[in-house]
Amino acid sequence: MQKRTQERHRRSDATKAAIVAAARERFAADGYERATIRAIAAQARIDPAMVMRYFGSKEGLFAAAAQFDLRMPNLAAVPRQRLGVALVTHFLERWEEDDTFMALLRAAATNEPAGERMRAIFASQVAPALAPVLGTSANARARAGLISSQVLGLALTRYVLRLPAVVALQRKQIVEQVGPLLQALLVP
Amino acid sequence: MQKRTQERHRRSDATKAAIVAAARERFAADGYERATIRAIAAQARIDPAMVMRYFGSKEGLFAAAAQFDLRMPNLAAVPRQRLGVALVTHFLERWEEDDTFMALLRAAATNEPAGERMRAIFASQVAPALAPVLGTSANARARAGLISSQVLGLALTRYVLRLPAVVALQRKQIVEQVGPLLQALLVP
DNA sequence: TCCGAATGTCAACAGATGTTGGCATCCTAG
DNA sequence: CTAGGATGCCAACATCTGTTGACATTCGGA
Repeated sequence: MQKRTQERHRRSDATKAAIVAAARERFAADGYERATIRAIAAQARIDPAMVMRYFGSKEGLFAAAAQFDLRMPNLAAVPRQRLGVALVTHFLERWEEDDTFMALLRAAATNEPAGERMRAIFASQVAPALAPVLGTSANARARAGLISSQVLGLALTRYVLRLPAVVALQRKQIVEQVGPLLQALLVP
Repeated sequence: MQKRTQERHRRSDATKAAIVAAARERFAADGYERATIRAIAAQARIDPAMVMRYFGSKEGLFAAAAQFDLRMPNLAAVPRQRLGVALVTHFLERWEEDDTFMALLRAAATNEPAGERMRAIFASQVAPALAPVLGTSANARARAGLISSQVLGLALTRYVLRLPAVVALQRKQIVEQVGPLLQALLVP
């Protein structure tokens, strides 16, 4: 057996993972303040004190649970004509894979650290990925912002507010309709 | 002097108004759960018990404070070419007039009754206003949904998440860039 | 096998929150 | 002028929240 200090599976890793998974679900469903540590612990079938031991505080737990990688594709490798469609498709898929993003979005509406995390994701993941396409023109930043606005509006109305008219849309419909709009912002 | 029962100003009307105004500010800034009755009462310079007397409960207060009329213009009277621009302009103005809408949006992310209210506004104000333009075609509902998605995305990123790239935009820039996108959804 | 660390449970605390009832004060109708 | 309702404040309640510390149990290396 290997030494612990050299990255062997600890038994607590499973517990931590269970807590994080439960946290994501609760945060995604209830938002930051209504997702209580007790509820999260109950769903993970452990004691609330464990959460404190492993994550220090509720905010620490959220920080761990809200780590999210958008896995932005390399847009330079996408045919110019299909950039818009590719973008919407990617976001829809990535969001529905797990509920980390929904947890982040719901929490960001009322919790400042969560909002900060959201802004960080824009700055460190979205903007750099769009840069090769938007170039360094004066309004590149503006267009990147509007693309995010568009895309987050979709997430908000479909998964958070659940506007029936948006929920009813098929994925294909969204791609067909929103794709060209993003395209117009990407390649004017 | 007139009888009270026949709609003369009661002294409590001023108090109620002060409470509602303070409630809107707190709900807009903090969301539903973090906006406490005590904080609202303190801002209105009255006792928390007054809130209960006049609005019954926190949810009752929110229901009163979150009443919002988008004052949608008659789009049939707008030149076809300018529909998109007219829409963005109207929303931007209406949002920034008072913070009722921000209170609603923030709260709707984590509070179910607030979400329901949001859906009701879509159904009773947005959809009917768009109907004369979108007609009754099969995908009219879909396009109405996507218009809302677009517009709410703007409100979310600019006022709630405060993405720097979106906050930095001038009103004119937004109108010029988003107007044509809405136009494409309104008159394909 | 045995000891110390890791893991987990339990009970409790302090503070905040929505809410309630009692009591003082003000205004106004009769 | 005066009684009764409207208006307001105060103190308290039950509950929930994040958080803490003490204690039990389990595990792994010597």
